[in-house]
Amino acid sequence: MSKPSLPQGTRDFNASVVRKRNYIFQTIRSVMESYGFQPLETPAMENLDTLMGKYGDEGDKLIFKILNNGLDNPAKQDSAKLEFEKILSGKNSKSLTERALRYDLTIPFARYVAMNHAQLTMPFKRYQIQPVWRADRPQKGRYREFYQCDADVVGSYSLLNEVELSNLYATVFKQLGIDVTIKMNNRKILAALAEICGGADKMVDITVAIDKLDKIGLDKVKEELSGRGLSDSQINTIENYLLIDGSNDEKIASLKKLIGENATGNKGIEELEWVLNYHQNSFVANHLQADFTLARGLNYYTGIIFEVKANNAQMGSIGGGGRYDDLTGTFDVPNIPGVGISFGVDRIYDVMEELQLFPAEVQTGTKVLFFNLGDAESKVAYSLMQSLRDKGIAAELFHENSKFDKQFKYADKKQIPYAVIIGSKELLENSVVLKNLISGDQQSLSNNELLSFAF
RNA sequence: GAGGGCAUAGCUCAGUAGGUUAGAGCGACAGUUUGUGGCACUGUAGGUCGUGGGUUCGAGACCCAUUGUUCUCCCCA
Repeated sequence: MSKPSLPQGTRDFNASVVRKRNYIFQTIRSVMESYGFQPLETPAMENLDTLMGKYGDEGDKLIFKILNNGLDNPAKQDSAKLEFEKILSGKNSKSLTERALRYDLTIPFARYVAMNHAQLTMPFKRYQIQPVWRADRPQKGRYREFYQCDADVVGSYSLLNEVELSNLYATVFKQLGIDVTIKMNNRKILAALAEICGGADKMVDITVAIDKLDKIGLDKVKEELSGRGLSDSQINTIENYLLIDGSNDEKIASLKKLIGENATGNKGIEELEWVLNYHQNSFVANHLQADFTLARGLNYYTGIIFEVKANNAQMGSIGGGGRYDDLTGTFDVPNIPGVGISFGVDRIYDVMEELQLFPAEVQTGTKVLFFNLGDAESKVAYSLMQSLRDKGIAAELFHENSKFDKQFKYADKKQIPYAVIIGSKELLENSVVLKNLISGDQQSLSNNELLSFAF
């Protein structure tokens, strides 16, 4: 047996990391629950048919496929070989791979809604926190297995959903202690820009280019637009659009001038203003920023789009989302619109680590270590320990009668803050020595006093 | 899908122009006379230098291949 190792792009999480991650998950979960979202979990694997063709050509390649079982059945060997030829020529073969690992949470959710829409109470609000898998080449901050954390409302056109979701973002990050800017734009505004610049068919080219603005800068975006066949005057219009600056009100005023009479554009602006105004007297308003350079790569968005950035950290977006018209059309259930957001848990973790935002109490595991100083002594210790455990206090009894030295070192390494020492003397007196391992102070307590001690 | 870097003890790494028995720190374990830890000191264990070829009198070092890993681009979270 060679050295054990992890599959590429996967990670083990040790106790300390799991505790911190759970802190993030629990914060998000509790806020989502308080907004009336319901949990949903779907299987790690889906039928390949469910996933193929939903993520574009690039995405399809990154789906982890699962090899069918039983291919070594001698009766099937000839057909298996034949089918394998298909795979080699880039096609899929249902008789070789019928299933695949979940690539994101949105398509499984859409599949779920398509299967159950008749039973669901609309609007249906669900949240989902589960791992997804991609056969991507891993690099910094990108893994083959990672968690997504989504909340969606489907079956409603109301902008109140956008208001709630932006509020949800602001609440979660406030609770986590991360100062954020929630950027908002509207795909209708981008659509209007495309119409003004010579045609709705240019919409995808324009949004893909604009989406890169942060990364590559204005000049490169102009180059890219030119490469995609836009004229100088069209690019000039887009440049003017991208340069719009100022407060939210000032930006909207400038945009209105640029958009003019365009109906789609004005609808987009109106929606944006509606959401912004709704938050007017709330703490959310301080975090909301109209940002017309926000595009989002995904093309299924049709209305308001979001992206969240941490203000005090060098980090890309830590959340994003938006409105889409037709979640389940691909599963032959039309007319179910929705709006959703997602949290980038790994990045949130990195930001919180960088800014040291994890509360210290997230780390504590065992609170009390009972020393083991012999059979009779440890029996008393064991029963006292169980009483503490019943009260919800995490406690351990050292596994064998060892020297003090060893038992102290164990407590030290596990960062256990209290030691309870019961030796022959204490055994006779029905008492214990309780030692605070951080301060070094110790006191003698009766057994009953120990049980009512405030750890 | 395209292109770089790295691979030596459990971990982090050093190994100078190829030259005897491959090193350090941390960690682990044991001890410094068994009821008070973190420190310090002493000692012990642990490596066929990722794998397979090649060059050479001689390879951890140079060349080729292979596997793993990491980073960048594409794309995305």
